[in-house]
Amino acid sequence: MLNNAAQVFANTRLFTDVPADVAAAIGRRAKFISLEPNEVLFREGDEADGFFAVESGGLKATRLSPDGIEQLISLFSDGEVIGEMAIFDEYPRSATIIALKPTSLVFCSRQAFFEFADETPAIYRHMLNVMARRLRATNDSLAARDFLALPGQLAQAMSRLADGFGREMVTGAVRIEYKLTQSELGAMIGASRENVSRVLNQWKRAGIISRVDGFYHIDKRQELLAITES
Amino acid sequence: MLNNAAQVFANTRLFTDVPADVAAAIGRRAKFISLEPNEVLFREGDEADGFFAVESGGLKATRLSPDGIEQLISLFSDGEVIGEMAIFDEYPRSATIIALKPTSLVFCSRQAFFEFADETPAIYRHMLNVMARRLRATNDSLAARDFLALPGQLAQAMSRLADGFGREMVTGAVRIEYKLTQSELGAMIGASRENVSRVLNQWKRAGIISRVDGFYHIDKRQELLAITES
DNA sequence: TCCAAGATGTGATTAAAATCACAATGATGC
DNA sequence: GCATCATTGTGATTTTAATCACATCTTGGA
Repeated sequence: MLNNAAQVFANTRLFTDVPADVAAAIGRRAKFISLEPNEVLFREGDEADGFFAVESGGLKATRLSPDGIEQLISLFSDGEVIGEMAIFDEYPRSATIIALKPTSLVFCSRQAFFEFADETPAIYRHMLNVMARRLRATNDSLAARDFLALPGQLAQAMSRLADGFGREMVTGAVRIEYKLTQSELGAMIGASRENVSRVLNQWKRAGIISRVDGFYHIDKRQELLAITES
Repeated sequence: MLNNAAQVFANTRLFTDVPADVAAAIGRRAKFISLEPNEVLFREGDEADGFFAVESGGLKATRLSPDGIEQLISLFSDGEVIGEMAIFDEYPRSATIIALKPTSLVFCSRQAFFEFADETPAIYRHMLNVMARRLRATNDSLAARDFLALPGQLAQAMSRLADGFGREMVTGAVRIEYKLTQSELGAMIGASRENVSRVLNQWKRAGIISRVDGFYHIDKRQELLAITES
C-alpha cells in the first residue's frame, strides 16, 4: 500500500513507472507542506536542498528586478514540480514562489531524490523530460521577445494560460481558471499595465475575448493564435 | 583502451565517472562528423534522434523569425553538448546549428544514450546538470529582457561571451576569442546593429573595451559589470 | 594591388511602448 | 451599505530604440 506522499508523487508524472517499494520509500521520507494564500514557499536567493510537488492548489513564480519590478515567470497547479533545477546545479533558488490559494505540497530532498533515482532510472528520464519542456518553453518566450510586438506576446501568454489553466465552457469558449489582473499579465510579458489594458479592450471589442465574473474567456481561439503569428 | 569517440565524450564532462567498458561501448557506437565553415549541422524543425559533442571547432545556434530576422541563441566550442533537449522530449530541433570554422563532432543516438545511461546513472546526473545550467542561463536572459535597457543587455552578453570564450591577455584585458560582428551582437540581444554600434563606441571612448585585430577586448571588466546592474 | 562586398559610424526621422495623470469602476471589510 | 482600496480605461507626453540614409572603413580575393 502506498501512503499519501507516494500518491502525490505518482500524480506528478515524475514517478510513473516507479516500483511500489521505491514509491513507498519516497513516501516515508517526504514531508508535507501547507500554505495559505500569499504565503511564500521560498525566496529568490535562498539555499536549496530539494524540490516540491504540488498536491493541490496554485502558486506563482516571480522574480524581482533591482528596482522592484516584478516579473511573473510561471504559474503552477496540481501535479506540477517546483524547484527541481536547484537540485542539479546546487545554485540558490532563482525565483520566489508564492501560493495563490490554499495549497498543499510534498517536499523531496536532493539526497532522497538521487537515492531513489539511482534505483529507478525512469525517474531520471521523467525529470529530464520535465526540464526539456521547461527549456523549450523558456526558449520560445525568449524568441517571442525578439520577434513579436506587445499584442503578439500577450496573445501567446493568454494561449499558454489557456493550455495550462483553461476549462472548456458549454458555450465553446475557454475560461482561464485563475483571476488574472492586467498587472500580472503585464509582468508575464514585460509590458506596462496600461498597454495590456488597451490591447485587451481591442480584443474585447472584436469579440475575441470576454470577461465573466473576473475570469477571462477566450471566445475566438483561432484569432488569438493568428495574432501570435504576426 | 578507449577509442577516439570515447575520449571525446569523456572530455564533454558529460561522461566523467563512466566506467571504461561503458565508455568503450559508447565509442564503438558513436559516429564522427566534420563540418566546414558555414556548413549546417541541423536545421530548426528537423527530426531529431540524438545529440552531439563538439570535439574541436566552433558553432552557433540560431533561430529565424517568420520574417527572416535571425536570433543568435548561443555559441558552442570544444567539449560542449549540442541538441540534447530533443532526445528527452522528442520534439523537432528548436534551432539551426551552423559551423563557424572547421569543426569535428561526435554523434550519439537517443537509443545508445539511454542504454549507456541506464547502466551508469552518473550520465543522467551530468545531463541534468547541463540542462539545469542551460535553463538558468535562459531564465537570466529572459529577466534581462524585462529589467535591462539595451546597454545593460549588451554588457551582459559581452560578459557572458568573455566567460565562455575569453582569454586573459598579458595586459590584464580579456580577449573574446571569436570575431564578433555588431550584427551578431545585435542578434544575441534582439537589438538593431546601429544601436549596438553606438553603445560599443561609447564604451570604447570610455576605455571600457577596445578592438584589436577584429577581436573585442574587455579592458575594464568591473565597469562593464556595473552597467549590467542598472 | 586594387576592387567589391561586407562591416562600421553617425545623423535624422519614425514608431512603439513607457510613463504620467486622472476618472471611473469594482470588490471588500466593517 | 458605505467607505476604502485595488483595479481598470484612456488620453497626453516622453523615452527608447528601430529604421532610414549615407559616408567611411576593412578585408579577402582575382
